[in-house]
Amino acid sequence: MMDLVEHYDPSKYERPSVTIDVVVFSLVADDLKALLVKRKSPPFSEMWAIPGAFVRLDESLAAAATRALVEETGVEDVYTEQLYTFGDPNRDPRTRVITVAYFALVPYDAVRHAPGRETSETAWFSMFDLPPLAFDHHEILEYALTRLRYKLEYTAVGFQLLPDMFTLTELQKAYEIILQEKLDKRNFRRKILSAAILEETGQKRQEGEGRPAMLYKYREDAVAEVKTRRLFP
Amino acid sequence: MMDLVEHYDPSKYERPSVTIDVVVFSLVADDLKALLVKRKSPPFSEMWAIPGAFVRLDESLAAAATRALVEETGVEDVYTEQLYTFGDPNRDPRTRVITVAYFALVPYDAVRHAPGRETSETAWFSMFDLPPLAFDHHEILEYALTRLRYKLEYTAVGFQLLPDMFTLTELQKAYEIILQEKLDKRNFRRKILSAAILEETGQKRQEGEGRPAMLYKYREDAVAEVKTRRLFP
DNA sequence: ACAAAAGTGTTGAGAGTACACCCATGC
DNA sequence: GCATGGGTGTACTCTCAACACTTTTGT
Repeated sequence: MMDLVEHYDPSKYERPSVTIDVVVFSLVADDLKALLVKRKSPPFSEMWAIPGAFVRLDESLAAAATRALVEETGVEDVYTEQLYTFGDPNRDPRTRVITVAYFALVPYDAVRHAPGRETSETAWFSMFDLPPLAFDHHEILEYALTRLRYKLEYTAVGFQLLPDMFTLTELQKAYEIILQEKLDKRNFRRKILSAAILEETGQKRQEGEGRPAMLYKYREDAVAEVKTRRLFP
Repeated sequence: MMDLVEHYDPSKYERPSVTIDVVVFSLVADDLKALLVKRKSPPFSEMWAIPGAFVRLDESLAAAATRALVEETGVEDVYTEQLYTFGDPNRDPRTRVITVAYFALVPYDAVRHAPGRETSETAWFSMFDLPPLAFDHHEILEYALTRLRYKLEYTAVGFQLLPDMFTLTELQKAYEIILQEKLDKRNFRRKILSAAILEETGQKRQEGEGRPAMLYKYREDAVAEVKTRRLFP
């Protein structure tokens, strides 16, 4: 019993491997998609997996996540958040590997060289139609989706999936895709505008038919986390 | 760049130590307190710290957390939840140690042999008057408090800090202590009862002066997580 | 009978929800 | 001039928040 307490020399203990995995979400072709990589070596060779990396000894977890993200997508300065740590002893058949999962929201137009890198095959997959996945990555993706939906409801995070400028209809569509639920146009607009987190750019977009739409952008000075009314008590 | 990708042999990489730390919350003497242990060895010898343990190679993270909890408090079957993983390269001066933080809610009357164990000195500290702490444990405690307050507002988790049976006044006081905010008695009662997560036990408690209060208990079949109304959109 | 804590309802304000038509542009 | 998507207002309902007195018990 005594040897469990934390005071003791860490070097006495066998150490697990630690990785990060980054669930990269984007909106592609009116669908919520995650970026996956095809594994080139065992275990789970040729299966799709969430992009990840081993954590270097001199590197913070967030830095490792950013590194993997830049590596796979070429994007920097995107919304990234720690999700959960998965550490089942048998999640990797080789050895004990604990993974700290992150999720990132990237605007589709910002992703530069994925898919199509040489080192590993990458592709976008619909979150609602996933292939078989390596390790416990299916569980991680489902968890990430749950968290994204939650976050969408009480923080202003939806913009992170859109280009700098967007129309209200595009924003509404983003919400509808993620929540898988139809929203009322007038109520959506009133609510999102009264939250005072958007500003008009003055520019309009004309694309195809119909009346041109006002382009909005996210107000940098806005508080992203608006307090929700509490349920209890 | 290539050696960052996850496919490669984990044994090639230097491995960090991984620990769990468990923030144990309870309500003691009308105050929200956390259980801390006094360190007996360097680094931070003689400083207070969150109880924790190294993760064994054949043990899940949750199992390690439960083990540390039983070790320090003697309680089993209490509410435990993973909080966040802290992995700054310099958070432990000896070597790289990544810690997965958990928090636990325990009813004060359930804690058996803490404080007062022989192996290490343990004590309850008010969350609003903390001593200097080892490592980044102050940050972990503050994060745990923030999370607890959040959770309190959209899930029915407050009961976990109370005995099996409790009065509505006791429950209200628990909320007031944690949120550090006075609540209206009538509104509190209406709201908590309409959520249908409590049931009357039929028993009453008489303690000291005043009218005896109905004892309630948490309904096991109740859904703990009640959906809050969304803010966006 | 009085001190102490438990218990109980109503009203006004604000937010949420449901719902249908006119507007600007391209073809 | 018509097809296409953009943009707007109102009425009803429900939830929230504020507020004070009566009841039951022990002493």
